[in-house]
Amino acid sequence: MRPTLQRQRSTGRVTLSDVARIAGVSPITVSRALRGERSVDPALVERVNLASAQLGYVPDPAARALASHRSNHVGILIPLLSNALFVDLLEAAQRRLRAGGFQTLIGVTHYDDAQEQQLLREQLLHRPAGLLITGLDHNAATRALMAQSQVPCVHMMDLPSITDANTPYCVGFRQTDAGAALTRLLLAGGRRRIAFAGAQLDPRVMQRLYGWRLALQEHGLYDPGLEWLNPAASSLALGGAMFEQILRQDRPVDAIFFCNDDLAQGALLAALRLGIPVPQRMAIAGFNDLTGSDQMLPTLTTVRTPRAKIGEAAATMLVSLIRGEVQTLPLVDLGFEIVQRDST
Amino acid sequence: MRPTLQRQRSTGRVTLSDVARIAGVSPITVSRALRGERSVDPALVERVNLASAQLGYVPDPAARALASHRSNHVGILIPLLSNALFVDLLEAAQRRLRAGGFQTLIGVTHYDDAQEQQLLREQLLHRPAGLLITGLDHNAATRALMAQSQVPCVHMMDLPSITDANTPYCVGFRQTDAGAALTRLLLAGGRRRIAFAGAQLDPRVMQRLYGWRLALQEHGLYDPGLEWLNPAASSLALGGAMFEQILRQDRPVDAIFFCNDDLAQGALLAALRLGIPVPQRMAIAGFNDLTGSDQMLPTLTTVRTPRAKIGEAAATMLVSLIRGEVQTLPLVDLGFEIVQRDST
DNA sequence: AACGCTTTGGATAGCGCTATCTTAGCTGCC
DNA sequence: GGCAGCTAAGATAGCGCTATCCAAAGCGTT
Repeated sequence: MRPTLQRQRSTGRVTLSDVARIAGVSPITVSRALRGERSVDPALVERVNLASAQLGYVPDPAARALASHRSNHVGILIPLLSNALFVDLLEAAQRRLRAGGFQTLIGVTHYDDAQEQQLLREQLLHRPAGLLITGLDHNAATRALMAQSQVPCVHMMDLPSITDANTPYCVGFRQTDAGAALTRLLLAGGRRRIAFAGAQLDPRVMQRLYGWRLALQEHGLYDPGLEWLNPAASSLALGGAMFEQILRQDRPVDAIFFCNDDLAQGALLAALRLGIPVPQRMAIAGFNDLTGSDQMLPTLTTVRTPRAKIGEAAATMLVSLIRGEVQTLPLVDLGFEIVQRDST
Repeated sequence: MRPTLQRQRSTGRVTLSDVARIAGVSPITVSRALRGERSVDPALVERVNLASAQLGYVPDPAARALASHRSNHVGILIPLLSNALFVDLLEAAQRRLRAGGFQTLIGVTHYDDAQEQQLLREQLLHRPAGLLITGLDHNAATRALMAQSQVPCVHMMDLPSITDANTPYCVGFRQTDAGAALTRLLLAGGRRRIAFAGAQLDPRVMQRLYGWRLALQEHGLYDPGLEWLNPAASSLALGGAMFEQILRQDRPVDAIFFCNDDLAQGALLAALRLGIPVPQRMAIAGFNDLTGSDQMLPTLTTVRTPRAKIGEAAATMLVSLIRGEVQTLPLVDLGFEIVQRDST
């Protein structure tokens, strides 16, 4: 008498072969039925789904990755976790990716090219199904890694100024336009000496700076002495310090456009401390509409950026790229919204 | 004539066998030499390392995971990303894990048991080498999943009140003690009607509440009417609202202990708005020493919690658990520090 | 009826590692 | 000197999937 039972699997795991045996088909058919990779007789699909549910089968991601050279991971690269902006981006993207069946690998680059490259390299080892990356400014080595890997990639936050056949997939808004729009609001409010206070000096901050310059130049009010740039990380304390620094200079200023809300919040607190009336003597505006900006005294005028929407839309775009669905446009501009409050 | 060349690998990847061929040893010896899993002749290790470097060999994590039933992933579960507290924890832990060669899988539970369970299930599919999880309060199903998986696990932030043979690995501090210590500081400052304002109401907030109760009871000053609890998420806006609510009640209060700094910051801003002098008419204290607390007007008295240290120490402990190194103590208490500033 | 073409299921052969067993070589010991 | 008892290297056999090739069946065309 031949043994009727298969040798027990050593691991006790329910495998695809187990499902195949119960469903009375071959393992490869189970694989195809579950992935929908090729047309399979609906009756067979039904049987496979039944057997799979009955056994509580769950595919092993490592085995899939090994056999197919693609994992269900998606790598996300962001500059910082200490800026709420990126946290919102991340959380929205992750939610969407999880719904699509992807695990996210998060890398925090700290605005450092070498770290970014190293993180990307580590993520690529896992043969990710896709990549989400912040910004468009990456050094040659990083870009080469991405190109070489052939992994679909969507860039977040930034949009390229010119578009051609090689335009990468991007979801964001026009930072330059937002910077100009906020500056024009200050101009419309009668301000004439509008300073720009920037920290971190990443490419997006620089674009806001260009927008500010453009708007001032339109009115013949541009003066290089109005630019205050500090490469240190953005923070409330730095905002306060920059505010005091700008006050101390000889030629007076009647408004300050801070490149990020935390700087502006710090400036508002410093103004309270110093007894400088905002907006009467000095208008203050920020960028991003972060938590607390609507609670400050006075409440902060700022630009609301659609970061959660960007994270979600970028993830959605990436998922459809991974699935090979047709993309109509590689660029999605989600715009921005000026939020006028009491500080201007 | 026999073919002298091996059939080319279809994928073009440098594999362990390639290294073995160059080093003149068997593949399994390469595997052992690189992992240091068993004693291998130092001369062979040298040759293997040389060959490996020469070819630029990097092990494939998917193949490793499939063969060994363990990946180089570590799952981290935290309640929120919108609270800077957890971001600090996460970033410190991730840095340490990356240095140890682990990839982190981050799950955000939103304080929801069902989500936590689902996230854990998804992470366990990847057969993680270890788990870092926030808090000690998990429902039976979650605990069963963790136990069943046999994956080493370290809990962060909380310490159990009683310890026995089954004490889990924990790194944190005593929330109750911190709550009591801050309350005693307020008492020492002459405050007699000290309210506790709590949001979110997760187990750690409740422990701070118990600490506050204990300290007041010691002085016979406890009054249930001083407890203000709101299950909503902590935020500046909620802090302001709770502050106004507490002011509106009949029996006056001379101090408020907010369970988190963002609530306290919101209260300070509300006090400014309402013209209520802090600390003269009302002392205000927070918890966690978050960004901005030292910038407020007045600066905020709070409890500095060692969250980055906790993340790092928990990750370090987990790595040594994974490597099977002996643990002396399952509990690590990293303490806390009272930061007295101008708001009390 | 013979032919190509498409569709669908299955057999086969790995993906790139490691667990496990086996064997060769070396000690120590009576 | 022979044998247990050890160590270090290798052979073997998967881990649990999917890519790829193959064969059979169906179908329209001439």
